[in-house]
Amino acid sequence: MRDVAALAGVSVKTVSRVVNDEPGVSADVRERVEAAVARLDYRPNLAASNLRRTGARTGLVGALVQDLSNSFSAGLLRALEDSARQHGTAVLAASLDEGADREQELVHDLVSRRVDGLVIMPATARQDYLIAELRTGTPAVFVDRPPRGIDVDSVVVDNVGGARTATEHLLAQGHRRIAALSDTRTIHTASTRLVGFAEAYAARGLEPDPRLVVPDLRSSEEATRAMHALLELDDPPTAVFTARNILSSGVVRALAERGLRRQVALVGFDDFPMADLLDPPLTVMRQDVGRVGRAVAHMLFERIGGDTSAPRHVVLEPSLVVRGSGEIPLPGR
Amino acid sequence: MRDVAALAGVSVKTVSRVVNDEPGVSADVRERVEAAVARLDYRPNLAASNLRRTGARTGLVGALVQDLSNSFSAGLLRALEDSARQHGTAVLAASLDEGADREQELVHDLVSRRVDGLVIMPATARQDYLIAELRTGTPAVFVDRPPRGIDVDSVVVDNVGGARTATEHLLAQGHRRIAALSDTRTIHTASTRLVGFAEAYAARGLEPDPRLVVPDLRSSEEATRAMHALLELDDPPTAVFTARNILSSGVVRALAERGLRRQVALVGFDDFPMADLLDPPLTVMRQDVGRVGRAVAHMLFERIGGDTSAPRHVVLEPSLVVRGSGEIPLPGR
DNA sequence: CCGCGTCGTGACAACGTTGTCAGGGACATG
DNA sequence: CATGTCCCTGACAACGTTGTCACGACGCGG
Repeated sequence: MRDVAALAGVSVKTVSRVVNDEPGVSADVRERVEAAVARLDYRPNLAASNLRRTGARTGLVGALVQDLSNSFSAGLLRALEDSARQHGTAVLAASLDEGADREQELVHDLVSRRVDGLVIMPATARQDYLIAELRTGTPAVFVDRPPRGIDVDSVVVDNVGGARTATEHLLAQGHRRIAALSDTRTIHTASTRLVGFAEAYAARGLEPDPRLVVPDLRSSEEATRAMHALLELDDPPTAVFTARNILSSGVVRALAERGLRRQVALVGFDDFPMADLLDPPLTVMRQDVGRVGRAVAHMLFERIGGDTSAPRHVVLEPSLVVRGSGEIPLPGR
Repeated sequence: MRDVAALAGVSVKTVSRVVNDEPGVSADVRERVEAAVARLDYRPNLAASNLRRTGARTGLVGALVQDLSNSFSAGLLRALEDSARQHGTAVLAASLDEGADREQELVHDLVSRRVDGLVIMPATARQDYLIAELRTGTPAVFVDRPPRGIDVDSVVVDNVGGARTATEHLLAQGHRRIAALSDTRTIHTASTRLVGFAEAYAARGLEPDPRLVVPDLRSSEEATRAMHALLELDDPPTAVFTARNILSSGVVRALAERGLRRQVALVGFDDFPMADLLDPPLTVMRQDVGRVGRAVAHMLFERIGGDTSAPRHVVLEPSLVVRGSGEIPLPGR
């Protein structure tokens, strides 16, 4: 900046004025400065600028998601990115892989970087630690999982209702032995979806067979193994409810390996690309990631804009997408 | 920081020493400062710190990919993120959507933010504009598509060879009427893969039917429409080569709509999750995104570390993953 | 011709941090 | 006891920028 000023024969302050399009600079000077800027490839230092400007924004938001390469996280991030762009803001993205420690480290790091806001798909059981982190005034919005131990904005889908709908869909077709495969129970969405599963049975005065409920599956491979085990029971399930997209794929794989894809009904939570191209096409409870992402971005940027009203909790309804796999009838009917 | 110093009864410099774990602070003082830091929730201001430290890193790299929500971009980003974490670096991610203007804007923005390095999946035809941008010393690594008009590091897969292998795989089974569906020709990978397609024919002294070569398809839906049109020809293709994962899904959809999934052979470029669960499972040329991402990260961090040797261009070989869709025989054989 | 407002410009301080250097005390050495 | 060395600590300047204020030139009305 000093060099530019020297080359244009003006003071640094005047360069600053030109660069920031401030009024009160004669056309002649403005032109000289612009020429100097161009000639020297001058780039304003955003860090220094932010340092000086009182309470200026960094134009950065942090997004902590489960796994960038999972279609749910990736879709969410994409929607967030699109909204952020409209606010001249860039997105710092990181994967948590359900690591509670990583979540705390990353939040700490992002707050130190003075991000304008945080989007968190929490991996921790409780987020009390955030109280201290957010004291600086950084707003945060939770997504996919509600906050515990702290009251901040959140956008989640109705997991209980969604799981109930999915399960009821299978029950309505006569299935009574429905398996439920789910993620680690400490993950909120995993346990809530199992609640919905049980509720659907209860609504009909029935009870699920506890042997068919398999929680704590951490990968597609574990789901495949678990499904094989279930199919080897004396009284195997006639239908399956999977609580997450990677578990759905594991189950499809197990069914494929046994040639049972058209015999066992399946409804999965979470849609994913090409689910409609499977054979049979996969019936799913779809969360509209675009809508979730936009809702999150909307709330976040309102907060960044100065909204200090009470935290809001948005609950979106997932929708049943009927494609075929969930409509396989009970054998012998 | 001043407040911490006051509370601990020391100078700001001493606080700085404690915060940065510098030697030469008595245990007594260190303890007092740490207590004050904890009590006041003091966060060092990274921006100010970077400003003062001469030539310090921001611990930030920018990644400009085609589309965050596409499995190829997302997988790449994930691999980059994992490597970056080991270098204490966070990733700024953005989608280009093949927008040349967006690429230039974003590069400009990221350079102004003083990122330590850039990863670019270019959307522009030429990247001369980068010469000025990179004069500040920011290293860049290109991925998926080689640089034009500037010589910087790159990691690409052998697109010509991969397309040739895929096409030869179909030719070897007797197919002679193979359709080729591809992306916008200005995209390097799209045009190169068509070159490989033609080369495979040429190697056998044959020529592809130009009416079966359909470039400039920008979405899965366009691929579906194009495929329907091809199947309505008097002499329709007996096999298909698709140059990108979203085009593969479009073709599968068209085939499914006509009940031809087991009649028309298909080999796609780019693997994607659950390609093995389609019926028939999809035969693809797989690019190992993890390896690509790690190679990119490796080169980038060597540059950031001060490596000033001549730009390197890494070419990785994709591999044919035989699953079934590519092995459908020619009708009547 | 004087006083006053307006306009363009620059000097200076400050944002939060750290590199440099100097000062003062404790201790060892001659 | 004088001198030197080491250790701990703090004052100060500087990183690149912008907010504040003041200054001089100019034009206008009285």
